[in-house]
Parts: sequence; C-alpha cells; structure tokens
Amino acid sequence: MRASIKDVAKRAGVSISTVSRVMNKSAPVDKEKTAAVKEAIQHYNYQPNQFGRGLVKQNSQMVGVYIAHTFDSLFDSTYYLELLKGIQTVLDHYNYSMVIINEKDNLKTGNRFVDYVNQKKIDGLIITSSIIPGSEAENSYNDLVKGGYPTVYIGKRFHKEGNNVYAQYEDYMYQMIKEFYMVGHRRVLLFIYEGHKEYIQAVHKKVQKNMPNLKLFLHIQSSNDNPREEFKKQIHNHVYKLGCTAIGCSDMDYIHLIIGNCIELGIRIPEDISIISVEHKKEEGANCFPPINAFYVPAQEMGKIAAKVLITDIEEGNKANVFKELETKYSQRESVTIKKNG
Amino acid sequence: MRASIKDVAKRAGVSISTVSRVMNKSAPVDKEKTAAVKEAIQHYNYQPNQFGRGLVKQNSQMVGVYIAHTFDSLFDSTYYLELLKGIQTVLDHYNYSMVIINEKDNLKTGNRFVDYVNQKKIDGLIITSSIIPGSEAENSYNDLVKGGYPTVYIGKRFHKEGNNVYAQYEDYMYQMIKEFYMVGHRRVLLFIYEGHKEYIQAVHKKVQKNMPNLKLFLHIQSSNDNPREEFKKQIHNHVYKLGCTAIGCSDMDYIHLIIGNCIELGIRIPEDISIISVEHKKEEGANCFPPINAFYVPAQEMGKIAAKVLITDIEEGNKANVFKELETKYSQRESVTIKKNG
DNA sequence: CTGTTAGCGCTTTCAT
DNA sequence: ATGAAAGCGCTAACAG
Repeated sequence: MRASIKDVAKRAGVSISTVSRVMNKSAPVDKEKTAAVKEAIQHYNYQPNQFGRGLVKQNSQMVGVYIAHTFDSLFDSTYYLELLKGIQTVLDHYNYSMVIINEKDNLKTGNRFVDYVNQKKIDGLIITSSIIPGSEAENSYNDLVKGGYPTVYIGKRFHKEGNNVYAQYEDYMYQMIKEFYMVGHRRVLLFIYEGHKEYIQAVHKKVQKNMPNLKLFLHIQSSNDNPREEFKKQIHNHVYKLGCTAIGCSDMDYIHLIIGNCIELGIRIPEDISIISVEHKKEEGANCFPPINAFYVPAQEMGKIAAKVLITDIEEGNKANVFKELETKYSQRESVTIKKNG
Repeated sequence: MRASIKDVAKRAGVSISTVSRVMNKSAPVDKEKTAAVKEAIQHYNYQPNQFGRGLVKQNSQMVGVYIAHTFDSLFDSTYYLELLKGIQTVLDHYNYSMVIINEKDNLKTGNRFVDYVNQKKIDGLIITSSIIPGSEAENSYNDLVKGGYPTVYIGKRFHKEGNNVYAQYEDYMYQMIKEFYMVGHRRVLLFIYEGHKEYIQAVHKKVQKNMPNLKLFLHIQSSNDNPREEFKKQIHNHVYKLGCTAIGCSDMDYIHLIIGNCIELGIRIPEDISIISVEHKKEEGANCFPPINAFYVPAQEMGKIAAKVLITDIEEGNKANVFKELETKYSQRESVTIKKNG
C-alpha cells in the first residue's frame, strides 16, 4: 500500500492538516515543519490520492472528449487528429488529462458521456462535431448546457446556447465549388465523408441556386475494403462518361487515392482535371505531387481554443457563451487550371 | 448538486447499504425493495460518484497509455494510431477508459506516469515503445513492475520482467534489407524515424556482417518544415550520385513523399528504384501508386493484446509475465524488381 | 501557525 | 434480508 497523508504526517511529526497545507500552499506553515513535511513527502514519494481529494473538491482534473464515431474513421482523419493534438496540448499545459469517450454503436441513441458527467469522472466535456443532430446525445448535451455544466461543442451547432468553436464547413465547401466555377468548370465531382452528408445538402442547394449552370456530382464515401478500386471506378466514370473537369474533396485522406488513380487513368492534373482539397494540417497539400490547392481549416487551433474555453469555464465559471468561428485560408498551388468553355 | 446514494435511499425508503447492494448485486435484496430502489435510481438518473466508490475500492476503471513523444509525431504515425485503436477497442469492451499520458519535454528525465500511478488515477499502465532505454522513465517502469503494478510494455524490452508485446523491429528491418539483397541490390537507402535510431544500429551491424558487399545508407528523418524538399534532396543524391537502387522505409508516412519525388525526378518505380515499406494497417501499401511491397506489422492487434493482458493483470492479478511476440507478414506487390549486377 | 474534527459518497463488515 | 456504523484519504472549518 502506498503511503497516505497519515504516514507523511507521522514521519514529519505534524498533523495531517499541516501536510495538506504544505501540499496545497493553502495556508502559511512554519518553515521547519514545512521542511520536515517536504522531507517526508520525498521519502515516501507521496502523491495525494485523487479519490480522497476528489471526494471533497469534487473535481478530477480530467476532461472528456466525446466522439460519436467508429474509432477507425476517427483515427484516420487528419481533422480529428489535429483536433486532438490541439486539445491535448492545452489540457496538458493546464494540468488536465484527456479521456476519450467513444460512441461507436447506436449513434442515434447513445449518450455515453452522460455517465462520465454523472459519475464525476470528468470536470468538463468537449463534444466533437460528429454528434448527430436530433440524436439522444444532442438532447443530453443540451441538458448539460442548460444545467451550466462546462462544455464546448466543436462543429456546427443547431442551438445558440453553450460554447461553440466552428470552422464553417458549409462556407468553405461552397467556396471550393465557387473557385472551380470562377475559372470555368461546370461539372464538379465531390468526394464527401459519410458523416458530412447532412451538411453538404445545404451547400448543394446554395450551389444550385447561385450557380445554376454548374452540375455537382456527389460521391459519399463510406468505409470500404478496396477504396483504390472504388475511387478508380468513380473517377473513371465521372471524368470520362459524365464529363467532370474538377474534383473536390473534403479531406486530405483521399487525395493520394485521387492523384494516383488519375495518373493511372491517364488523367493529367491539372491539364485534364482540376483538384481542390481541404487540408487540416498546414501545407499538407503542398507536399503532394503535384501540389494541391486547398482550404486550410485550422483544426489544431480549433482544438486549442476549445480546450482553453473549457478550462476557463471549469475554473472560473461560465460567464457568457463563447462562439468562436475560425476562418479558413485558401492556398493556390498547382492543381487548378482554367477551363475554356467548349 | 446531483443525487447521491442518500437521496436514492430516502426515496426508495431503504438504507444506503441496500441501495449499494442492488447497484452492485453484492447481496440478495428483497424483490419489492429492489424495484423501489431501481425506480429511485431511474428517477434521479443516479450514477454512483466515482470518488466515493474509488475511495473504498481503490480503482478508477482508467488505464494510462504513456507516450514519451511529441504529440505531433505521435499522431502522425500510423503505428501509434493503430496501436491506440486496438487499445481503445478492448478497453471499451471491458468498460475501462483510456487516459493519454504524454511526455514531450525531458524525455530522459521525465516519468509523468508515476504521478498517475501514485495518485491512483489509473488502474494500470501501457507503455509505448517510445520510452528511452536508460531513461528515468525506464527506471520508474522497472520499479512499478517489481512492485507488482499492472503494466504492459509495447516494444523492445531490455529487461525480462513484466508483460511485453513486441513485433521484432530489428528482425523485419533486417528482412527488408535482405529482400533487396536477395534480388541483387547492393546499395540501399533507408529512411528512418529519429526515434528508431537506437534500434537500427543493431540492424546495421548485422547487415554488415551477413551481407558484407551491401552498402547501407541511413537517413534519419527528424521533424522538418519542408519534408518534400528534404526527401527530394536525399533521393536525388542517393540515387544519382551514390548509386542506390533501393529505398526502404519504416513507416508508410513517408511513402507518398518518396513516390512523388521519384516521379518528379524521373526515377521509375520499380524499374529504376525498388521500394519496400512497413505498413501498420492492412493493405496500406496496396493503395499506393504503384502498389508498394511492405512488411505488415499488426499494430492494432498489438494494442488489443496489450490491453487484454493489462486488464487480465488488473482484474485477476499477475500470475506470470506475458511475452507476446507478433509476426510480421511480407506482401509482395509491384515495387521491387530484380537488379542485374552490372 | 497548527491540531482536532466533520464530512465528501461509497462499500463493507457487523449485528440483528 | 437489511440497517447501523466504520472507514477509505483528503480538505476545510473551527478552535485554540
């Protein structure tokens, strides 16, 4: 059994409260006693038991990160990875730990984070945009917010309460299409994550309204055993049969499959096909061959902000809701060319 | 304030011990009282506070995953990602949560996991291979093992005690070179992570001994702002000036940079240069252009095994040390060709 | 400045 | 089968 505060107190010849005082610097303590306590702490390699401390302070120094997603898709997306990096960085700085709360089944009815909250396992909660609108989780989350529990929601929010960090997915996807449109493309293929299905509809509508003579082809990519062949089929079909001259994709994950398949199919970039992607890591597109035009979504920054907001909320109480909208930045590189209308 | 066991007891008209009994099924309870308690639990949406429970049971249902690494490099490596996926999957199944313990500064003197152990924040610890041999962390880890604390070490171990899961890095890297050697290559360039520097030396020695007429060029890649140019320089130099006919790399992360640069430099794969990689995700190499020969290291499987071993250790006590060595599998694809000795 | 004590929420004897 | 009570390790209020 590890040493407890009692052992330390005994060895230092003081009471447990004195030990507690020097541990937490919560009250002035005689110099010599302080030294004795410190010696005893050293000697036992003493660390206060978090259950005891937590029981009285009711905090765990842990923060939950909720992800309603298969872990596979999560850990394959640069977006989440960068988000997590950002979160972890500031959590670490403020001496909090990150607990991942993963919901993989029953995305509609699951709300596993509620248990963590009720069990006091975590002091605050960061929700990742993968939560399904209208799901049980969304409801539970709203309850939490209403109850004043420290939370931050990353991604598109459908309610105005609560802290929110967001990079307008719909905006930059729309911008992407507009980029193509402006240089003459009229038939565009979009590779989209299954999880973004909901959001892309709004984009599609707006496109139909504002660029009536542009035809948008959507390919919703679900997990697949052979993405190589799947992409090849899609690209071949859309480029050769349906006359697409531009491909957009919402994550760098797909870009190598797209580039590689284009090369294999004898489709030149950008001469035959223009490509724009989204990058969640700086200059990611620049490291492709050829360098790919991309919208930079500062995912890591988003994670950092979310964590900072959450910690402020935890430690100082939520004064006002924070709504932080991040800007994306478009980098022109070598993957888009003007399409002469023919 | 959330409901406590007292509130539940009061509403159900029983004592708190009875509530505890029905919660934990730790003793038979009258049917009607059980029903009443369950109703009250429902009503309050009651979840036992983990501090209270933990204080008496001294367990947290949390497991620490220690990573002595910058988080960036961690979350950019498929190896770690797959490892984490595997760990998370089985942890989830056994109702444990994963806490990431990240050591980014002072890799030689840091041992942050010790605090988590002493504070009882975690019930067990998984150490990731990135721990530096001879470091403070290594020492602390050995102490933990000696003290019977539940741990699993993933990666090469320098001591025989404790649970260990391992895919012989040195073996498969040696095999990789041998593959090149067998088909006639005599000048091989290896792209290596900085973190693997220690291990590759042994490989190098063995190569020098067993394949005396093979010349091995090592490029240790540290984090770099412009990997694209860095790789281009390296490849250009080693292929054109130093006559390398084969490139090996220890992680898929680099493969697109290598392939892309080769294409840009007019180096054909596999006609001019043969390539072998390591893949930590099944068929990852098959999705490259061209498909890349690779050694499959079952990182996810390793994570699963590690977690399973750890949980067994936690819940049943460590009977004997588990030493599990995973086999790698070599997939031949289209990136290696015979080199006619000239 | 410091020791004594109550009490955080829970599980687990110990009686009954 | 069940309630009373002890006690897990700690902090904070209180008394001195």
